[in-house]
Amino acid sequence: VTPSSSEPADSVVPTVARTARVRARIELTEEIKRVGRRHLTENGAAGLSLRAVARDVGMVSSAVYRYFPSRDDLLTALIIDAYDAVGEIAEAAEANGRTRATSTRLLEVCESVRAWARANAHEYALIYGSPVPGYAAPVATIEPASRVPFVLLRLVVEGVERGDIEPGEPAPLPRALRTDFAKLRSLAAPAVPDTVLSRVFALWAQVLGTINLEMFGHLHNVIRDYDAFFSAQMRRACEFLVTGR
Amino acid sequence: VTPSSSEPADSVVPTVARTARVRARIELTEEIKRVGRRHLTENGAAGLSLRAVARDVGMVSSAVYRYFPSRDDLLTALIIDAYDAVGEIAEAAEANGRTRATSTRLLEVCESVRAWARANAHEYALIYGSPVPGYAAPVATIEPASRVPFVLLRLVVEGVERGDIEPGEPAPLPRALRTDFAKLRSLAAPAVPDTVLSRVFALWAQVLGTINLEMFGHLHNVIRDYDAFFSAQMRRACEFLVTGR
DNA sequence: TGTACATCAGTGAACGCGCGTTCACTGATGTAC
DNA sequence: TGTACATCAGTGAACGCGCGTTCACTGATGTAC
Repeated sequence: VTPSSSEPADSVVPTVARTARVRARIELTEEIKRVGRRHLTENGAAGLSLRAVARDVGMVSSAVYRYFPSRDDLLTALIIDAYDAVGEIAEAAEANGRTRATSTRLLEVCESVRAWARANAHEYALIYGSPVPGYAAPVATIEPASRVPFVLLRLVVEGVERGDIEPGEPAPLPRALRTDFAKLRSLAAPAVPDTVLSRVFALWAQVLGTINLEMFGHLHNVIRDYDAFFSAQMRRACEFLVTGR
Repeated sequence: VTPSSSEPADSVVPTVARTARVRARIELTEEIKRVGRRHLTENGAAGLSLRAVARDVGMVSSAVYRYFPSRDDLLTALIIDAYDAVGEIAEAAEANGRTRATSTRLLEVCESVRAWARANAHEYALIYGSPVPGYAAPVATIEPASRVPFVLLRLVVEGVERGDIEPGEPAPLPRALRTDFAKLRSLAAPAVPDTVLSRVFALWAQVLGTINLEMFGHLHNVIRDYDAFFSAQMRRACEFLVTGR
């Protein structure tokens, strides 16, 4: 086994030489993010503090600047990680049920998103709750942010191909909207009619809306069994997406 | 015109005597909230600071404590005001269209909520975004928080009475959920079947979900005409609530 | 394999800032006789 | 109507705290010859 076997052949610097310091760096970067994530839970995004994180990692606060050039960069890293985490979970759910019906597969994706949200409430709030004031999300967050919606779109594209999804009766749409849908179609949803695209947005909005209602306390004293509630609501929503009624 | 004409007859203390100081108090309380609301816009709920508010009101920071016993009490007041503001707007929309079809009236309520949300983004985030970390909403917020959902429920109750709303095919629901729905029915939605209650939650979730998608930036570079998008989505959602398909 | 130099991680002190809340006080406004 | 007292609004200083970020530094790790 040559040391360069897992590296591109044109890599000049040998991997072994890099390891010791580089490895420590990678591990500490992870450790900082891990602690940051924990602090998010307790204080929310606005309360995320480099000094507090440094303290918990066991470093002096200025040392963290070797890893993240500013507080906002740490926040960005946590946001990207969160998007990637739900994205991965949703993609796993997508891969799971290749043989099942489209509406079942959609339902499983919705459930997986909710399960992740409940297990990582703070990170969920970070990416799908109110934006952090004074923080502007950089472009690097766009791609990870689109992973879950793309899962839904792929399932729908497949469903349309298989004839699993009924287009339903088209309603007249304003031109601007038809253009947006056309762009989306050419980008990620070939052959999916406007009616169905509209229903995908409806489903996605309802997923996030229902999770928000539940997690942000708006169902207190109204619904007791959140699991049953979410499942029932989503079952119907996915059915609607597929059948158009 | 006697001074007591606008007061209950059994009010012992004459109203005139109260005015000077009491009026100043009322006005300053309002002024503090007004400034607080403005600060919310710039710094978000977590960044709302009594000191900064005091500065802008033109008081020394400790003086604010004559009006609000703590920062969290100011926050609570702002939250209640926000709920009351959307509540009022939704109720106005409800009152507007007495003669129109149920789905039209529902649509108008949805549009009114979104209009308020766009005009008061920070307050919207305060009540429907992620909860403020370390802040627990007191019971006094519950009633104002329920005003908008109750508007939707009233419209639906009326729609059912008039035969405007089709129950659709009942799906089997877990017992816990049927109990929750039954409680809600006996409280605020007589004669509204489970199928329709479920659709009310679906609509409400979709309203908030769609507004969140729009306002928290998740539709960037995907949808350009947010007005058209929201209207189209909600038109379909309200139709679904009414017809069940 | 050994040495001289360069790179990098982490330290500790400091700057300048803002926060919530308390407290003893002054002076204005309201009340009772 | 006038006076003595009570209530209340607002002041200014203080307590104790935490924050992000910079900077000159020490000492360990890595590199080139």
